[in-house]
Parts: sequence; C-alpha cells; structure tokens
Amino acid sequence: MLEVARDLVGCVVSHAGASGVIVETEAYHDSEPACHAFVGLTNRTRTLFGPPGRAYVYRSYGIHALLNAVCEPEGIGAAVLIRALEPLDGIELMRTRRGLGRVEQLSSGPGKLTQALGIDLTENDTPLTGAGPVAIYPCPTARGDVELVVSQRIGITKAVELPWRFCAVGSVHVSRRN
DNA sequence: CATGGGATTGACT
DNA sequence: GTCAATCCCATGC
Repeated sequence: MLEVARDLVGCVVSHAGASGVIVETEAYHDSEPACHAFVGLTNRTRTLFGPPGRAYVYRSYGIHALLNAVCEPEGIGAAVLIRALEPLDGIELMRTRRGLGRVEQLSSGPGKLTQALGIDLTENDTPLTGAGPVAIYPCPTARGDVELVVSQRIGITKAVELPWRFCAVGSVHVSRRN
C-alpha cells in the first residue's frame, strides 16, 4: 500500500476530458483509526474491502468528493487518497468547472481535483484500469521518477503520527507546502 | 428514528 | 487566524 502511494505520484489521472499528474498522495489502512475501514466492513467501506484497482469516492464534510485508489487484495481495507494534481490536459474545462483562472489552484487539494475533473460519488467502485470512467496510468512523458518528500498526513485527528503522506518535491500544485 | 462527526474549502476578521 | 456550509453514514436509543 505504501509502495502504491509512492508509485502513484507521477502517474496521470483522467476523467471526462481533463487529466493531471499526481503530485501528492496519502495512504490509509484498516489497521489504523484514521482509515474509514477501521470500523470494519459496512455499507460505506464495502468498496475499500473490495478488489484493488478500483475507485473509492466518498463525500467529505457534506460538500466535496474525495478520490482514492483501493490497493490491497480483497478483504483488506486499504486505499491511497489522491490529494493533488498538476493539471495536464483539459485545463480550460477544469477552469470552467472550478470557476477559477489560476492553474496552481485548479487541483491543489483532494476536493479541488475531483471538482476539476468532474468526479463525484457515481464514480465510486468503478475500475481505474481504463475500463471505467476514471483512469490512472503512468505518465507518457518522462515524469515517472519524481523525488518525494514524506510527512505526516493532513486534516485528520487520529493516527496523526504516521508518515504516510507523499509529495513531489518542489511542486507548486500540492495542497500545502513544507 | 435522531444525532454527531468528518481524509475540506473559501470567505471573512 | 476563525468559521460555516452541508450530507452521508455509523452508532445508539
């Protein structure tokens, strides 16, 4: 799971005419209380405990949709939260969806990037492999080898100490800089 | 069936 | 720096 979180930085996520390069991720696992799957298998966490390579999308604070990639085998509740993107294609469409002009603010946060890509709860439990509406794949240009900085996860109240956040060094598109 | 708490954001002091 | 918006869902009565 941590390996997936590291590998996803530098990959491309695309949906509905827009795409971006992942510059920030966080890992979550059912063994620690910050993870939704910590409470066990419920209707909400069904996707998390399902097969890997699918999207877990949920509503945060009643307002935002947050995108995760489920990443451990079926029966283990673990996922990687996609926290920020560097816009790649469909930037005008992203601007329209976000109602903003500045590229640095189009997708520099987990709620912002789903809005920019047009992702909502209907994409929950769909495959990320290319067979579904949301696709994640390696960056076509030589962007794969990114230097990472590891830190504590953001915006949570439990298991705050785990160093499970991964950011691309120097990116101006991460949600919060060091 | 009622309640409370978020893996956030943007507006405002 | 503070704070409200807003809804899904797990929990408890």
